[in-house]
Amino acid sequence: MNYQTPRGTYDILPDEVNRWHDVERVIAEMTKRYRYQEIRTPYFEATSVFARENDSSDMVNKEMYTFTMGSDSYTLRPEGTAGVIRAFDQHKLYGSMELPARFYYMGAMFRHERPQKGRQRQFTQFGVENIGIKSPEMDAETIALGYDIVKAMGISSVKVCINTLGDDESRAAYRNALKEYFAPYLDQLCPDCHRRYEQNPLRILDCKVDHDQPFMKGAPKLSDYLTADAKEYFDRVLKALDAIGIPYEIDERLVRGLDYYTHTVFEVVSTRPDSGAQATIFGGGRYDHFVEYYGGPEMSGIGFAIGLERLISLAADEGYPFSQEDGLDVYVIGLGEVSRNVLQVVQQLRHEGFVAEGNLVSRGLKAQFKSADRKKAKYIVIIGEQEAMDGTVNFKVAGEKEQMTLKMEEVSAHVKELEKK
RNA sequence: GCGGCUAUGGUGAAGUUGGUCAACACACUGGAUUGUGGCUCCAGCACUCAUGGGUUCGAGUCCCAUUAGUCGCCCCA
Repeated sequence: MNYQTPRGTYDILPDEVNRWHDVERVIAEMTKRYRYQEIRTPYFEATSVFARENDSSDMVNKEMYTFTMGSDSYTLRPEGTAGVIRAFDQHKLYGSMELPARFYYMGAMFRHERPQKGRQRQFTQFGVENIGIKSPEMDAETIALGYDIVKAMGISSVKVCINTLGDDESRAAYRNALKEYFAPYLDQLCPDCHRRYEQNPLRILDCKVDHDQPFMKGAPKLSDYLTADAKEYFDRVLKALDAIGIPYEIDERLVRGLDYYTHTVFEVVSTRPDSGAQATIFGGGRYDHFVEYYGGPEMSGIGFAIGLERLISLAADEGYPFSQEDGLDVYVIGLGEVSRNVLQVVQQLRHEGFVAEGNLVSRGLKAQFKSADRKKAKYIVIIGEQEAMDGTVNFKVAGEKEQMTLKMEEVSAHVKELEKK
């Protein structure tokens, strides 16, 4: 009674685990088509892997599970990209792999947030990183993979939001323009925005608190500060999306939570009214300097992450036909002191590849038939004390009245015969 | 980190202005059918109402705290 899962964590019980298997199957198929390879990195890393200098995001600053062992500080991973890039650099994969290197990962992430619909403290992400080649078409291709997975899960009420943060030059120019613009209004901004003003003024724009302030409307737009190159890059991304039939909306407010993004950023959100406040299914973007950060060469990459709990929940809302538990081939009923015979018959069947289960305790006949029905057994074997002495069993097809007597050792051969038809 | 709502058996849930039984349904177990099921009928199944305090002659029903769930803010997947 007093033992329970920690806040924001949950158990996946046997009758829901099939949903996870279904999603994992879809992901395995899609990543195969797109030629991504799985990579598995540790669930915790040195804290410095995640706590990057000058990072203003809440995720890094106040939501990490950090602990100390001896003099070392570790952190449960709050996201997947950092670990993958760290591994890419540590093993110098940029030298041994053909580029672009295409990785995918799947597993638990940990963020200390207040739980609510679609948000847990331990949650599962599937994500990809595509490293080493920078091309607008590749940005589109990456979005397409996530989009395909969402569609394959039967989720149709979605919209793709996309924006560009431009290159370094664009960002620097815009950053200065923003600081200049907001300087006179500084005392009217919320406390969070004061921090943002210093660390990452772009984020002031999507602040919900200050969203309605009159001076927000007049703020400079990033699109006005993009260099010609950055603008052209973004145009090509959009044209590529058009070419492969992915609808999108340009959202100039979209800046994303991680500070490492450059150029393209995107988010796919559910448009269902019941999806709650956490409607983002997946999000990601391009990063130009992340590979260098961990000691690798100058190399650009792009990736995204999908929240699988949200994906499954939305798929269920849209009526995705998750697979059901498989039935039994044979259920073996035992009456009296015949458990040993029951076990022998069950093992014989299992070794022939059938799904079999038997009653190994003293129970009433009716209850055992009920079990057989509930487990959706196709065939039923009944062993009473007389049969046990004779080395025989009664065999019947579930739902039919007739039954026949078989020798114990003939059961699996008989089932095999019936299954052929 | 902040705010709203909620907390009764294995499950879904009734519980009036605080005053003798904590309904009902499903599930489960047993029986009618002393060895043949999925229907029906009968019986059993919460010394207790998340936990800990308090108010009262008396609390599942009122108050406080804690814990958890849920929704929203923030943030994000």
